[in-house]
Amino acid sequence: MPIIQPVRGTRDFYPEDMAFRQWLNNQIREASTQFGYQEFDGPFLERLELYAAKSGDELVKEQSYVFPDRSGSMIALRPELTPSLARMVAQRGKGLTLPLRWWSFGPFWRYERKQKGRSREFFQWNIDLIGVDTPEADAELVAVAATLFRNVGLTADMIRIKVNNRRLAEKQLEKIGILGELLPITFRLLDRQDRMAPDAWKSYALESGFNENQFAGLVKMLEDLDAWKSSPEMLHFFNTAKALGVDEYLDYDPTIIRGLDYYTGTVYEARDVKGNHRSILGGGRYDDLVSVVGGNPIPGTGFAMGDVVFGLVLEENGIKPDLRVSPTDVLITTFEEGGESASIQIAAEIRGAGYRVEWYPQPARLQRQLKYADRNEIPLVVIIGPDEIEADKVSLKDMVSGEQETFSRSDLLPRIKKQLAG
RNA sequence: GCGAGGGUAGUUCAGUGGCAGAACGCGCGCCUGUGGAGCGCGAUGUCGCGGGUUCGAAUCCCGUCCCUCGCCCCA
Repeated sequence: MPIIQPVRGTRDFYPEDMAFRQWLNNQIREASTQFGYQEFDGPFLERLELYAAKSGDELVKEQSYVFPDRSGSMIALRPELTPSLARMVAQRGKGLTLPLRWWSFGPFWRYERKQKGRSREFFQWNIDLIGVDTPEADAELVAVAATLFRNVGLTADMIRIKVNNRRLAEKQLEKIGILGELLPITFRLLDRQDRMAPDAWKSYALESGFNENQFAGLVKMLEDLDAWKSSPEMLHFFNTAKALGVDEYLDYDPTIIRGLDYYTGTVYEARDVKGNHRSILGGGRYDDLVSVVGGNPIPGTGFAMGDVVFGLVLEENGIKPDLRVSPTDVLITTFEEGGESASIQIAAEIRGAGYRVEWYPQPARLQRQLKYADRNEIPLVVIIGPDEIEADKVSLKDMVSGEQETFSRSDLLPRIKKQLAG
């Protein structure tokens, strides 16, 4: 019988993959809670209308998993968290004590073609600060991201957070006569600038409705890497980032705009410096979102980071952690001739003292049992075979040093305690 | 939705008309109760699936399914 195919774009988490996911979850929890953020989560299923509100046409119409439930309502597997967050905030309304610092790590789905760093089912870290409209709040979020990077060993020469501001960009564009209907086209154009050859980019601009003057103005605007200094908002942002000690990770980049429609102010994206430059994390300020889902207007700022690209970046930089899969502290060997009950008893005794203990679940040659312990990186093995049982003794082998000692069975627990304490 | 490359052992892949292979992994032995390193031996396959051409097909042709990469979009 052939193996039934998994659903396209889903991922299997074998123990080694699960170990990484759990490690990442722990790192994210650590960085988030260092800044006082509280963990929350939304449902995995939402009504489609929730996303229709503001997520952007592409994400809703092309990339959501949508299906009717038994009552005929159109349901989406959540493609992002921010609309659920906005809904949750709007529902509680004035019952909430602002500001809110909330974070989450969970699964999301997008119906798109699988490729490197992109699957249809992925995990995402979301973190938001709701109820504050200052650039200092934006800077804090960036600092949380930088803290995670630092904690896992991603330095500023491996990864950068590129920052821009939509209000600043709109003001700059207005000066060179780009406004109204040309604005979304320009945002799309800016977004593609680093992915296209200069000539192709120019033809694309002219085809999109730019005239030569506007294009020349745009090129000139992009060359001005000090433009942020004309924006009080950006000045505050960068000053705060410096005070938070994370400015080494930050660059002003006038081409960063972000695709989602709900961003209003500061926007940013983290990218790896040498690799494929795929976006690792993206976010910014959204001051109208809560009102869009029907609540009173509350400002917010936050970002999302996917697990897949993050893992790839760690790997490419040679800093993906080598994680142990087995939780076991001690393996108890098992031999025939009535030895099984002795093994099980010893396992229970050591487990009762608070250690993680497994017994080899069937009689087998010692060679095989030691190999099993070796492959699973189990640090201690208790050998209890016919020789030991007859003499009322046990042997304890340290798998790291290779040293082994035989002693009275009543000494076993203290010896294990001593070994595992070191 | 568009474009490119693939599918052969558990894994990564070589084989482009004539006996289905290598490396790693796995098993066994050297070592009768001692893992990792070394050496030796060994097992493992619907060559994605269906059809066609041929004396003969993993190899050529047609169809089909699946995977990967890129574009689009985005975490």
